[in-house]
Amino acid sequence: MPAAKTAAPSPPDADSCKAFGNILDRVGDKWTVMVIGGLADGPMRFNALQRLITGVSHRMLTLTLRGLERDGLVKRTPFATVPPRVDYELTPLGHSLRPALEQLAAWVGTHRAAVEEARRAFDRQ
Amino acid sequence: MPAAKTAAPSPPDADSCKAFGNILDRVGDKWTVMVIGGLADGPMRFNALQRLITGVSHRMLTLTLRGLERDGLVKRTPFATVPPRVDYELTPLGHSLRPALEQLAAWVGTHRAAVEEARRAFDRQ
DNA sequence: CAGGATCCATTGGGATACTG
DNA sequence: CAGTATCCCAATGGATCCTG
Repeated sequence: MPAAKTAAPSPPDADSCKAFGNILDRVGDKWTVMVIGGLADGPMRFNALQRLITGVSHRMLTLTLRGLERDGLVKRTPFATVPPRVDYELTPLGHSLRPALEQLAAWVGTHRAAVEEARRAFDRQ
Repeated sequence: MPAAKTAAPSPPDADSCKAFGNILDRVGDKWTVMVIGGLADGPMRFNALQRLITGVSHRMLTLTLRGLERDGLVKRTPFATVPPRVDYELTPLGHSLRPALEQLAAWVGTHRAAVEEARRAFDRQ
């Protein structure tokens, strides 16, 4: 997704398009959505998240959380105990994203069957 | 986030989680979002779309449109003219997805600066 | 013009092992 | 427990050439 170096053509959105895709790549990422969903109701520890999110690997969860932290959507709080413990929670910015994601989730819930049916129909021929 | 509601580790979401991620992978994909945005106001031809969506390659646009067609979100209409012409347009199902995507787009518009600032702050240390 | 098909570099992401 | 590092294969996606 390293966006194009396309010479700047005229359209006014050439560059907002890039910025847009940039943010969207983070925000629309599968694990990102899952993590934000998981943190919706409050802080969670790393392992709790991993157990909650079926199928995420240790590595991917780490990377996803790093990305979210970098983007200011998630706050990381390490405790100096032993064994170590780290809590993750949504920042206000992270919370502000929830309605949009929930609407998306609702759409999937409502139309998932239709999509799956369309796929079957399409594949049948 | 299968159940996105409660952090309660309810067991039975292993598989809805997968289905969910499945649809989300299509729907949250960068080019998919762009294409739906491009088709929001009516049918468009292949090349028009490619010109509109900065940075998409011929191949990726083809694949994205195929995927959307398969999922029943986009309707493909070939004309038997020469040179050939193909129109793409959103189906009702495709249109039903717009509000959700527009809300996401609105979020990006509103918070893009904040995210970029967060990134700079994070990278600075 | 639309869209296969092929080639190929790059990346993503799982598995595993190690550290504080 | 949380996080890092390494290995390594599979998928991704751009470039290019070919067809109706």
